[in-house]
Parts: sequence; structure tokens; C-alpha cells
Amino acid sequence: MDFEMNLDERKIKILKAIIKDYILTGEPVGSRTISKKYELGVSSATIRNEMSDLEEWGFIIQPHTSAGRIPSDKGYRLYVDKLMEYQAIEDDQLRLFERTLEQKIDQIDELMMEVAKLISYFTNYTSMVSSPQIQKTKLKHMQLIPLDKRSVMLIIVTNANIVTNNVIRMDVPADQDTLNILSNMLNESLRGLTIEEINLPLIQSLKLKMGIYGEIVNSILDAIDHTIQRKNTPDIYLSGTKNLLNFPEFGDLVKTKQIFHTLEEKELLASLLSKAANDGIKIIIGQENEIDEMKHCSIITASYEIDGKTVGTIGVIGPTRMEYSKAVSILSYISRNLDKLLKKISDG
Amino acid sequence: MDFEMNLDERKIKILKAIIKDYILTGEPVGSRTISKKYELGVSSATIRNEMSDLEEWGFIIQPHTSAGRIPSDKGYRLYVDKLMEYQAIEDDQLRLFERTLEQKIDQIDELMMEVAKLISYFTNYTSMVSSPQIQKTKLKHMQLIPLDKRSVMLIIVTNANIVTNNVIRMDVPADQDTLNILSNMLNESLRGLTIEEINLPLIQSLKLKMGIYGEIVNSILDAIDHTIQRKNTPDIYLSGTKNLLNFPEFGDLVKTKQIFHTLEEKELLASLLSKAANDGIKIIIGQENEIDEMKHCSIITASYEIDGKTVGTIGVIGPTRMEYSKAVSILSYISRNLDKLLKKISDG
DNA sequence: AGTTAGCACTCGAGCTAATAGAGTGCTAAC
DNA sequence: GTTAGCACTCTATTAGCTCGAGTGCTAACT
Repeated sequence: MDFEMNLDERKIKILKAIIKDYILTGEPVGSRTISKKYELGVSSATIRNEMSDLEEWGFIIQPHTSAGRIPSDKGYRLYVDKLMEYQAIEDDQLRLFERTLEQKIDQIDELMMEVAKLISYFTNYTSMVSSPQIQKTKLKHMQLIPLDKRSVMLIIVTNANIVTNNVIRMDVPADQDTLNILSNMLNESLRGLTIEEINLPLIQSLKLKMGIYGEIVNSILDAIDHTIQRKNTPDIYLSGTKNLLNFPEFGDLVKTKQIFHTLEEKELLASLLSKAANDGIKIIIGQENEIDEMKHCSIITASYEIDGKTVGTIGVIGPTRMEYSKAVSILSYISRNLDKLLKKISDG
Repeated sequence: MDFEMNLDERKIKILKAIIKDYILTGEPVGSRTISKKYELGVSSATIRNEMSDLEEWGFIIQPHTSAGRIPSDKGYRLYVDKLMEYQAIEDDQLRLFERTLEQKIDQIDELMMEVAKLISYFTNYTSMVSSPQIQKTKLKHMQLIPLDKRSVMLIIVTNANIVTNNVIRMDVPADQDTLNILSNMLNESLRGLTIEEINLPLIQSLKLKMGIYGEIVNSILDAIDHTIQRKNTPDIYLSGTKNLLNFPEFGDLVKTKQIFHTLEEKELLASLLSKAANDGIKIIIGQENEIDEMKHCSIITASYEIDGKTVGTIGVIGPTRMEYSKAVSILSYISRNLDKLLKKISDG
């Protein structure tokens, strides 16, 4: 028995060949295929011996006796960690992305959806995009608008011109002028802060400052708080869910239905994406996935920033037989350039 | 040959039995099944004779010689037009809907998504919901907010507290006070009008009225116009796309992929739904569908109103073998009560 | 005239057996 | 250490077969 694991260069080459070929074709890869298609200068018999070792060490799997080998999750893991060559994003994709950048998109939700579409179009996988976490963006302007006698709308504009609104039910009626004064005071005190920076001491001092408006301020601060709570789970945009159906591994409708079900659980996806935050590129392969229904998928996520702060995540879902290097390069490129797109919204 | 089409009561009963059974089981229905399961007081041989007529007239189809009959699109059409019995919405569904009504939902997009989820949950089909057309809703409040030296944000609040926002690039800088005055003037002139009522003569008279602010007003009215243009295609919310995979008729992955593809084309769905506007309940069966990829589906849509005006549409997509009466009753109930939900957003 | 029992006929679903071929592991020679 | 050769294994495909559901037609019955 060969208990010592000695991954020499030739074994690496063979493993890479198996993974590449299997990602390309989806069919188990045999020793003859490798010796013919990939120039290793050795015969299929030698390769068979090497493959036997690779299988013993768990990097590849034989679906049945008379079939070739397919990579295991462990094999893919080694591949993405050490073996994979990063590739540049393709020129035409670059151009298409630039063109999108030139388009006039003035709503953040449209932009997010457009980004999701681009990712799924570029990768041929299902894409996910989470909108910027509002807590980490800075307050730019607040405005109170009278709706009727007892209710007021609070509009909050942040950093990248993300607009949220909130109806506040007032105990005390307030007229337009009062609301304008209040809006000004709020702006003076809070502008430039991120929403998560608005804490209890700050709120107390605000109440004192507001003097006669104290009681109204209460409701308003509640509303701000409510905004934070509600927006704790960011909006999730999906695109290209149909792409999963392209892959024979999703021919089993029962399993595939479960995946589609998961994709509709936006909270689940939100937590999945938020875990990836701050990590740059993160790759989850098959069984590594925490969500049971996703254990036959791989997920790649990439976080993106506004003003140097990580505020959201983009990602793709595909079969474990995923074109990791391609997907990584695309996600990495888009995540690095997403802040430009977001800034463009601000420019009006 | 029997060229005269004489649809007597017994034939109707048999046709109804075939459709009911096929909707239930998805299997072709034989004459013996009908004579045993549905009490018609005649033998299978008699039913065979009648079925032969029904087939000749195109209401049912025999997939192959030794199979039972399945309804044709024409058969379903007759069924939904004349034969179908409307059924009351189930009690537990009613309760669940009421409970949703009690929940605090203060954003229109959340509400729309919630409604879509309810519909797909109730019907087990894929649901579509289009957000209220902003053009037909009335202006409640407009507010200009300064962002930076050269740009201003226009917030428009309409009827059901639907909020839209728009960044305006100004040629002339404008300070907070000017913007407040302008906001007030705009509100006085335009409040209560629907957006589509804001036409050229009105705009002209506004410009005169605004006097010294004339040049600024231009940009603002452009922005309003832009809002109308952009929001011409309403937002579409989908839920339960995975439900399609429940039905054996969508086992063919190639066709199903096409349907999923169509479901991602929001513009297409928007036009599909908008065509249904003003029509109350509308049923599109199989081949009747204009979209090729949808010719194996049936679609039911129902329009909904705000303040007596039709502003949007809800609907379901399923196999032609759809539980029409159930789906119709659910859509009809929800569409009739949707305005209550929308009003609740207004109440804060 | 309408209904029904009886029966031959058709055709798909599902089972079995046979075959072809891809790929392996092992052995012996290089 | 490498490789040619070969027996062996297992799947996928095909062909042939049977079974049974369902039909249409005919002849008898009411």
C-alpha cells in the first residue's frame, strides 16, 4: 500500500487534465483520452497507474468500474486552491461591460438587475447580486414630506443616491413648515454618518437639541430605526436561473426543483451572500455547502465596495463541474468595477 | 357522416368528466373510467360513441390509437367559457390572505412580492404580478431635494404612497429655499392629477406661472416626463417558477428551458400582462398564446384597480391542464381585494 | 333508434436477452 | 519505471416479446 501521498508534477498534470476535460465535456475521462489529447509523453497504461493513486487519495472518483474518472469535491478544491490558472476577462465581455457603464441607469435596482444579467450572460451560470447594505452607506439627505393629517413620509438619501422611504404615523399633527425645519435639523446633525453609526447616545442628544419638537422626533427616529431593521436583509437580484437547466447534472428534476426552491428563498440567499462579505473571492464546492439542497452545486461569491467599504456581494451558482477560472475572473473584474457603476448613479 | 354538431347534455357531461379527470390525473381518460367514476347511467360502449363525436368536433384528442382521450385547447376553451363551475375560495386561503392583510408591509415592492407568493402558494402555479402603473395614479406630493451643486433629486409620491425618485442635473444651481418654493408651486398646480394628465398645454401654463424659476422648471418637467417614460413598463414580480417542474408536461427540459427563458424577459411579461388590463379575468389557452414558447401553457390574468381605475394585473402560468376554476376564483378574489392592501400602505 | 355486450385489433409501456464498446487492472516484457 | 497485451467488468443500446388498456365495429337487445 502506498500510504505516502506524493503529488509529483506529472500527477498534477494528469489531475489538471482530468478536471479540464470533465469541465468541458461532462463525461468521465479515460486514460486513453488523456494520453491522446494532452501531451504528457507517456502511454495510457502509465496514466492508469497514476490515476489509481489519485483515486486512492480521493481527488478523483470512478462512477463505475468500466468508466473513466471524474473529479471529486476534494479534487476541485485542490484545483481552485493551487492548480487553477487565472485567466483574463475576454475582450468582448470587457467591451460589453464598458458599454453598460455608459448607459444611463438611474435607479439602483435597475443597475443591480443589469449587473446580474451581465454576470449570468458572461458565465452561463445563475447569478446573484445583493444590493449595497444601507447601514454602511452614508446619509446624504433626509426629508420629511406631509402626506395627510396624521402621516408623514421620511425620505432618506444615502451615498450612492440610494433612496429609501418610510411612512411615519404621527401622534401630533405637523405642518409643512415644521417638517422643513425638522428636516434641516436632522440633516445638520446626521449628514455624513453611516446609518449604523446612529446609536442611542446620539439619539438622546438629538432629542434635547430638538427642544419643542421632541415628541415628533421620537416617531422619526423610530422610523429611521425601522428602516435599518427592515433593510438588514438586502435585496437579492437573480438572473439566468434557466441556465442551470443547460447542464445534464440537473436533469434530475426532483433535485433541481429543490435548488429552484432555494433560489426563491431570498433570506437564505441573503445570508449565504453576506457570509461571503469581506472575503473577496470565495468558492464553495459541492458538499462544502451548508445548504443541503445546494450540495450538488458550486457557488462563487465576490464582495464589492463603496468608498472602500465592503457593502455587498455578487456571485454565481453552477454545477460543481464549473468553469472556476472563468467565473472567478469575471466576478473579480465586475466586483472591482461595480463601484464605478454605482457612482454613476450619483452623477445623475 | 354527422356534420351537424349537436352538443346535447350527455355529451357535455362526458366532456366535463374527461376534462375534470384529465386535470386531476394527467392521464388520458378512457371510456370505462368515465362510466365507472362518473354516474352517467350508460355503458362504456355508449360513451365511446359519444367520445367519437366529441373527437370529430375537435374537443378532445386521442394521443394514439390505444389510449384514452385528452381535452384539446378547443375543449378547454368551451369548458372555461360555458361549462366550468366557479368555486368559492377555500376558507384557509381566505384566512391566510386576511392575515397577510393585517401584516405591516410598508413598501409597495414588498407587498407585490408577497401577493405573488400568496398566489403561487394558493394555486401551485407560477404567479405574475405587475406593479400599479404610475401614470394612472394620482400625484400626492412632489419634493425637490438638493444633492450637490449641480444635481437635485425629485421625489414623487402618488396615490398609494408609491414613491419614485429621479436625479435631475441642473444647468443653474438652486439652493434649498428655492427648491422648497418650487416644490410648493408644483404641488399646488399638479396635486391630484394623474401623471398621464400632465400634458403640453398644462406645462406651458406652468412655465408662465413660475416666472423667474422658468428655466429650472424645464429640467424638472423633463424629469417628470422621464419618470413617465421609464415607468411605462411596470415592475414584474414572479413567484413559484419552480412549480412548473411539478407537472409531467414540463418534463421535456428543452421546452421548459424556453419557458423559463421567457419568464426572465420582464418586458415580454409586462406587455403580456398589460394586454390583459381592463378585461377583468382573461384566460389564454395553449395555442391561443401569442408567445411561441408559451403555446404549451395556459395563462390566466386578472386586472386590479386603485380608486376605480385599472392600474395593474395579476396572473398565473401553468400547463394547459390547469385547474381553471380554482385559479380563476383565487385570482378574482385577490384582484378584487388588492386595493385594500394597497390602501394599507398609505395608512402607514 | 338508441343502447350494450362481445370481440378483434392497435399500440405503447415495460421486461428480458443479446451485443457493442469503453475503460480498467494486472501481468509480463522492455 | 514504462508499456503492450489481454481478460474482465459494467453500461448503454437495441431488438424482441408480452401485457394490458382502450378503441371501433358488429350484432343483438329493448
